[in-house]
Amino acid sequence: MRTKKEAQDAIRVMGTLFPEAECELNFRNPFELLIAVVLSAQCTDALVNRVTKHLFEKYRDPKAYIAVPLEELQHDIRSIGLFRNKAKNIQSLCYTLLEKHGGNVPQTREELEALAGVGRKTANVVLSVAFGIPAIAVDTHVERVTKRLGICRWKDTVRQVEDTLMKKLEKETWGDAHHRLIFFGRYHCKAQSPRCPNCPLLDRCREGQKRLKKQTTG
DNA sequence: AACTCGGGGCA
DNA sequence: TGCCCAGAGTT
Repeated sequence: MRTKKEAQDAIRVMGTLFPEAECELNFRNPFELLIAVVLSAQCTDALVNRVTKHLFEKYRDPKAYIAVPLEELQHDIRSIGLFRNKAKNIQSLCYTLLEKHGGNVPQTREELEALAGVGRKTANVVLSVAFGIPAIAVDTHVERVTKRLGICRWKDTVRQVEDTLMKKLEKETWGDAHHRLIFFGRYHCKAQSPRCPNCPLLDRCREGQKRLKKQTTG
């Protein structure tokens, strides 16, 4: 396990690799963010933005999403994977918002996770980005990168990764850290073919050194 | 813990 | 072409 200082410095270095890391979801209010994050499961932000560009003009509030047949909403987001389930979830979610929250996005984790298609990661994104409530969203990239670098343990659950990052990083940097970990994981420390040879963190990455050794000997 | 959903991206 | 994936729900 790395110290706070080591963890913070490692994540700082990631920022030097992708200084223009600005690929975020497009949204104008908490409701649009919620929809965008639900749509983003298992696909890229760029793909989601391509769809929401038109989607958010046609559907401006929860009432709009449930005013059309399910098939129409499915058709409107069909270029995204899992679109059948996601369309169902969005209509169900909008019903819940109207019935239990006056058409607004709730601001507690319990209420958010009770919505269809909203899990812990999505809830954390909405809490932190839309409402400024401290939370760290751990996706597969964040989990993989922090474990490879030894910031977290291999056997840690998503929940434990969350707790570790909240303890080791200053609250004001959580947002930036999240983006840096995402980009570092997506484009550099990739799941199958991580670019270890020219990685600025190689000297302090046990996993990277292990992989290089295996590559040269095998 | 393991499976399913699924079109896009990428080798 | 075939594999993998910026999750969540179900069993």
